[in-house]
Amino acid sequence: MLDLYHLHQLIIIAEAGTLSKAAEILLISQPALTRSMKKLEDELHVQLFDRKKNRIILNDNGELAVKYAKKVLNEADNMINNVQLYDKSKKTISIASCAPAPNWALQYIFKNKFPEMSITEDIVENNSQLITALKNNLYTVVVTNEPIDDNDIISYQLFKENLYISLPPAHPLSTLSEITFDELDGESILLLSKIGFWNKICLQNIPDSHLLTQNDESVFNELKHLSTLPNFITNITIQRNGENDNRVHIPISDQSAHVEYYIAYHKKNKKSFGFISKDMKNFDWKKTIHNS
Amino acid sequence: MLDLYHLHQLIIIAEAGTLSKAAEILLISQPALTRSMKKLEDELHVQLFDRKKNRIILNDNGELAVKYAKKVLNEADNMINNVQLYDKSKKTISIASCAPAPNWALQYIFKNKFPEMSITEDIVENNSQLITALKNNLYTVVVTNEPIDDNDIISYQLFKENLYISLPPAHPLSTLSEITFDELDGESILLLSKIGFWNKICLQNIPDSHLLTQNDESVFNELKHLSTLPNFITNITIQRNGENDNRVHIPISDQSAHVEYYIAYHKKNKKSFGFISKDMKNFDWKKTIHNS
DNA sequence: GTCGATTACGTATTACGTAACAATT
DNA sequence: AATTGTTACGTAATACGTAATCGAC
Repeated sequence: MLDLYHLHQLIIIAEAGTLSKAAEILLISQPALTRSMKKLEDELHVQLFDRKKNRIILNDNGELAVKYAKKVLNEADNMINNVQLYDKSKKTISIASCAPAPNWALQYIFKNKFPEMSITEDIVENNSQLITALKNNLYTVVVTNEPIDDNDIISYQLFKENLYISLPPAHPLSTLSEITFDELDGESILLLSKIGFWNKICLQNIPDSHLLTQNDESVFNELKHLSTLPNFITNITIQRNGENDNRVHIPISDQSAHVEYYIAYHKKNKKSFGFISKDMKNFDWKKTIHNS
Repeated sequence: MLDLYHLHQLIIIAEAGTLSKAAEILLISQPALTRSMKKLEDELHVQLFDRKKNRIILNDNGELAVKYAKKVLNEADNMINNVQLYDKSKKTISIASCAPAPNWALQYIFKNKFPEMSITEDIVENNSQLITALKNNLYTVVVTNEPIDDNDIISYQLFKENLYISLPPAHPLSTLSEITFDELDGESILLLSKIGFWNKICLQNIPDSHLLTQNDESVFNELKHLSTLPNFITNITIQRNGENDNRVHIPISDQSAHVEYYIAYHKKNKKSFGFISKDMKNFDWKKTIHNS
């Protein structure tokens, strides 16, 4: 039976040109390589090299064998990767959501319910991308901002999120009881990155605003306190991070500032994940803050 | 690095159901199998079995691994076969012809010109099959009964073959100086099998004849002498086997009883095979009889 | 003289089978 | 009691590196 290591050695020899160089690369001695290739030729019953006194050159058979060897090793790699991936997928809950808030909740909920599982989270803006990824088992659970109608998938509402603008009391707009995107457009606004579909909402509704995007959440929170720049908050982030006495929160009245999140997962997971809707009732968002 | 033998063992275990049965099939001890599978799991960093005290069962990972193992072993088999095939093809001249006579000649000619090569011969009735097979390098040289017009292929006439009927002098038709298929139709005729396109000629032109087909050429030749049955011969077989004093040879006058053979091979072989046309001139067919 | 490949040889690793054991049916 | 899988252990196969050899540049 072929030895995959011999095939690997063959490929390295083809690349290196000589046995000695290949042996250096492979961290073995030249004699060992000589013997390996003899063995391989024995196994195949085919001469792979033209041997001169102190030179060994791949012949036509050898060139062909190299091509096939790569295919075989590829297939073997493939096996390892896919089996490992499959194994890992069974030990991992992978979440993806169109916005960060659902991830905060689900991360916390799953971590407590399935402490032995590892949990990954992604943000994917597009709802249909989320669904196809769910169907392809790239994610265990996804969260969209519209209900999903699909025979294989369970989808129900998790919670609502409403957008506010947070302003310093001295800001000219701070006296309003509610506000529209149109009224905000043009303001410089502090923004957190990786906010999923909210990003598109901003670009569409306040195209003339200068958006100061910040990657790091803790830096973002510091800037919020230290600067007088307006920034977006929601009913969720207020519960999560608490109120800020130096700020005024003004609800945004546009339709697109009000979102409903829908969780979606395969029906086969109904029993395992059915508890989520109950856990989301009166959910304590403060728990979702990571203390680092 | 994976061990292909371990993959093979895994597959056998999946088929056999238990380690002990698999060990019997593989002609090794159970402990050896236990260790092999432990190694394989180590290599993959993945559990492949659910282990109970005296029972070992493939888990989901294992089932998946079996599928991939089959793919890997297939690829390895593929490598062996194709490399061996390629090697052999370089040491073999494979001939195919629409009738046996050209094979007799080419077999002899190649054997003398390239004594180190091994030579195979086939009979393929259909001309276009012959050409596609030649183009796919399944054959080195083919012989058709019509000239081939193709840019990559050299094709020229080798020789002609004319059909005769061989009759005992007492036969009612034996006085004719020439004869047609129509006149022959209905006669019982002794026939050699594996005669290529001649077979179709017979079926089309003497559909009412009873054809007594004989596989073995030497048996056929004996029957020819011992029986009084008519049998077909040609200008070639007469030269090859000599005349038979007890028989009358009457040429068949139909157009389809006269054939011209055309050899065809790749242009890249022009230099190696150019000599053939010369060798075929005044070819001594007696040489082509195999003395067994 | 240096470099590259092979051969010879002693050693270290590895892989195997037997035997003993544990647990299930 | 018979079957199945694992562990322990001594042995046999093997694969390796070092050293020596032979040619080529």
